[in-house]
Amino acid sequence: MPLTIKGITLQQITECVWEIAPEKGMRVPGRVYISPEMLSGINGEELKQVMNVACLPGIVNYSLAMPDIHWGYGFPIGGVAATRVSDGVISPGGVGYDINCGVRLALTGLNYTDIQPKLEQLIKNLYNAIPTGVGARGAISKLQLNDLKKVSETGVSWALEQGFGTQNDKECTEEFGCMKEADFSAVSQKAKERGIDQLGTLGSGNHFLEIEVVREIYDEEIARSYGLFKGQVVVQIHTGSRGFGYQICDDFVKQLGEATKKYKIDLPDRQLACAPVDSEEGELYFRSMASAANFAWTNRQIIMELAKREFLKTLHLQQSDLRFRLLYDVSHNIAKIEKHLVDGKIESVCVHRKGATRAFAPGHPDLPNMYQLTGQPVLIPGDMGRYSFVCAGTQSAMEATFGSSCHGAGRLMSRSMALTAAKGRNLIGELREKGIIIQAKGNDTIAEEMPGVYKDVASVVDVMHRSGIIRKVAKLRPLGVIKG
DNA sequence: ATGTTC
Repeated sequence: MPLTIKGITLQQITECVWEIAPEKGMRVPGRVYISPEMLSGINGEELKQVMNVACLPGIVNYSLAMPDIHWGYGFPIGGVAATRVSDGVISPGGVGYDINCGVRLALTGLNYTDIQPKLEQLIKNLYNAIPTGVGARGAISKLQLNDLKKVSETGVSWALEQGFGTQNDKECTEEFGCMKEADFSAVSQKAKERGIDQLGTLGSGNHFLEIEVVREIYDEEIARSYGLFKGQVVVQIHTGSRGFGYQICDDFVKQLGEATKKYKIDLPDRQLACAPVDSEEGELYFRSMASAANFAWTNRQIIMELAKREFLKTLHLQQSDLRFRLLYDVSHNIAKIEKHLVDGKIESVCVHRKGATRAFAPGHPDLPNMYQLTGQPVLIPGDMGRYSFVCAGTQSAMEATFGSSCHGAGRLMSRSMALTAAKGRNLIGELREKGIIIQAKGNDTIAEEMPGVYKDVASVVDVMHRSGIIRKVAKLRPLGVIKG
């Protein structure tokens, strides 16, 4: 039975896949991955954005949305769109303001009972070691402009040269921690000024560092291969490219607005500002975006290394006892040139993932050897009071979603609604009763990010799992949180 | 998300 939301008709394809037929300028159908129950939370604005994206020149297969879809700048968050490199466009709105906002998960050899007595001290020390909040700066000694250039052009390799991490960290980072297309000379002076003292800082909003425990294993075989076991202490880091990436997005939203006119691209929404992938403007954006992506991977790398050092110091452990190791680092906001099947042919496309995670299948040539048999680890954070998930990419994802999955819970309540709902409540105390210790710069941030403002990430992940896009591997429960 | 409206 078709369903209509605000005049938009959705045809049910399978249990959790809904299609919007092409109309008024749409070049491809829209496809939304969502359960019938979750459709009640959809208001139509985000579906309109799925339809708008379907109008972009060169878009192939479908304009896709994951179950954590919600309204965003131009493109919906939770959106995936691929455009042909030969005659398609690239759009900053398809990546978002926090370029390469993403997540990494580091494993330890510890059981949660090993750290329980020192958890509070550990959180305190992590909070002191890692600058948090809007405008946070100065995690490491001041960078010279030439260092920032190396960060943005070589990514994680720069951090390794500085003694921040191991070769395994690079192996276990999407794109091996560096998009080679990055070009520092394409980045504005203003972005460079904002970025130069922000490396190794967490930022604000939904960004966090959490100490977590592996609570449940769903797939024993993949979990074993990933090195996950029940009761294990792990560290999850969620942050992005800070003011550096924000400024680059801001610069190019304006510049590509001009390019849209120059190339006479007809768009249903100005926020979809774009340029042909192979134009000078499109290429400048891509090279700048790649610079911000490399900054973000390096940022997470440095924060992880700072965290590792605090673990060693606070717990008085040797590296051989801590056995700290990066499982994987994924991007949630990025555009990549990849090869995918389009109309029965392998084609080079620009995959925009905005609030979506790459989820490559076993055997994909871009994965490191250690994940060739299992598929890529897909990291999906939930909220600070409940849980997060580790999943694995599948062949179905390659065929249906350009190798992509959901990226998180998705908001239920706006920031202002959250502040009202939190009035008079002792959120720190409520979390403590659940055994979760939080240290944050501002109480407002805790309120804006409290568990109830997010959907249950388990229901989001289940849609992807039931659709065969990813396989659930493990559930993680927070023990301690640091935030901006 | 963001020197949270150059």
